[in-house]
Amino acid sequence: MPAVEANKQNLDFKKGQNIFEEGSTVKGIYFLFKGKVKVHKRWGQEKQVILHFAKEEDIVGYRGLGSQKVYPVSATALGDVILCFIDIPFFETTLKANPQLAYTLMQFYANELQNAERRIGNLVHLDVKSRVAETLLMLKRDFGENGEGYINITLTKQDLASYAGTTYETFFRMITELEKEKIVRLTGKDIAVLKEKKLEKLVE
Amino acid sequence: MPAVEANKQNLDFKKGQNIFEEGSTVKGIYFLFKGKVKVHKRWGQEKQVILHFAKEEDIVGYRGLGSQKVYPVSATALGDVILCFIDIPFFETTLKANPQLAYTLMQFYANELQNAERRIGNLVHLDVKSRVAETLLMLKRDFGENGEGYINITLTKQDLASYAGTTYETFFRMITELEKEKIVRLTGKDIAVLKEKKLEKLVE
DNA sequence: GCAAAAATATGATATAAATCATATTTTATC
DNA sequence: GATAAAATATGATTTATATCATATTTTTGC
Repeated sequence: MPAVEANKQNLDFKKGQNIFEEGSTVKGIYFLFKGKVKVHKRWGQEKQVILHFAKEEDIVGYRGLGSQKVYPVSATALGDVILCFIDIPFFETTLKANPQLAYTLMQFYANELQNAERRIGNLVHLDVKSRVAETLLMLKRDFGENGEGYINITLTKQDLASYAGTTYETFFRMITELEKEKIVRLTGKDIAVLKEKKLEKLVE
Repeated sequence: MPAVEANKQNLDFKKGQNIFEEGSTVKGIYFLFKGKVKVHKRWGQEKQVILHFAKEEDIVGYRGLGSQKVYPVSATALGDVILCFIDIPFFETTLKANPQLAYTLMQFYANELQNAERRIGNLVHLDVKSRVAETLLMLKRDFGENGEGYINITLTKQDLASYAGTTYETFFRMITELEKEKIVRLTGKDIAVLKEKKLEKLVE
């Protein structure tokens, strides 16, 4: 945090704006002060996968810190966003001056790798309905819910589908089923998880 | 490497033996001196996904270095294996004494995360035949080929299928197709890539 | 506030790949 | 070296999910 303070260089983005683009050169990482961001990867011309939804106090851009300094993903603002840019030299210096931070960061990457590989397993072994369940549980866990029980993030069904690894149509059918079974409630773009246990059972 | 030398504590494993088990407590990481290892994750009772094939001079066990000190995967020897165990306290000390190493390790994790997330995209958007192609290209790249052009690793079709994220039967059909198209040659468990370009085209 | 674009909704159809079934061959074990 | 177990091989059947098609509603930009 002191590092972030010292290197304040705030940036503003509006809904839909691109924060960084897959394939472009990595110049640093971003600390998200305000708003939500989707991190996604293109496949061919029109297909994509959403890999992560980031919220306040999250870091974005760390996927680009591999040996090749090229972003493997894009980041797009889901609403108005304020973030702080930290360039690589500064980040590297901070990290080298602070071995404890470096070790914590390594643990963070190890956790991310575990998550990604758990998702690989889910894609291989779970059906779409279960992956929809998994998606909703993740969103509830990461973003929490408001007073009325709705998850604190507004996403299009297309984005939800792109995270679950399916098409819009199939996602829609599955979440409609969950609604009929009174496991979730849908009000426009808002989603409330009514029976978390049942979602967990789907995922196993 | 000096760290590894200093902490020599060699371990031997025979084919099929478990090096560490998913769910058990992480006590350190392993440096692979000799042999090949598969890193895999269980799904339910009988299903699994293979996440990585490690070879000489690779590290295994680093997936367990997250905040929760529990292995998210198992590692199994694919033949006779010799490895060196490095316990966490020693590893942590070395890392904190050596900021350059810590930064390199971070890059290593970032690369691994990129790989894992590329695989997520492949599972969502590529058909099985293309994923089989991707699997063969990865094996050729990581393990190289011998004088006769065969890839330097011997795996069962079931293990190959578990890496490609499909069933044995479908894997078999797909690799048989590739053989009929003279893109690969199969001789028992040995696989030779005859037309790398064609495999690459399948993956895009 | 209006036109255009994007998102939602849902039915019909096609198809890739899993599952099931079973025979044969190879490998491992006592 | 015999017997059990694992791996290979392949056909038939089922099923989940993508694709296509189209109408409606909501959101966005000027």
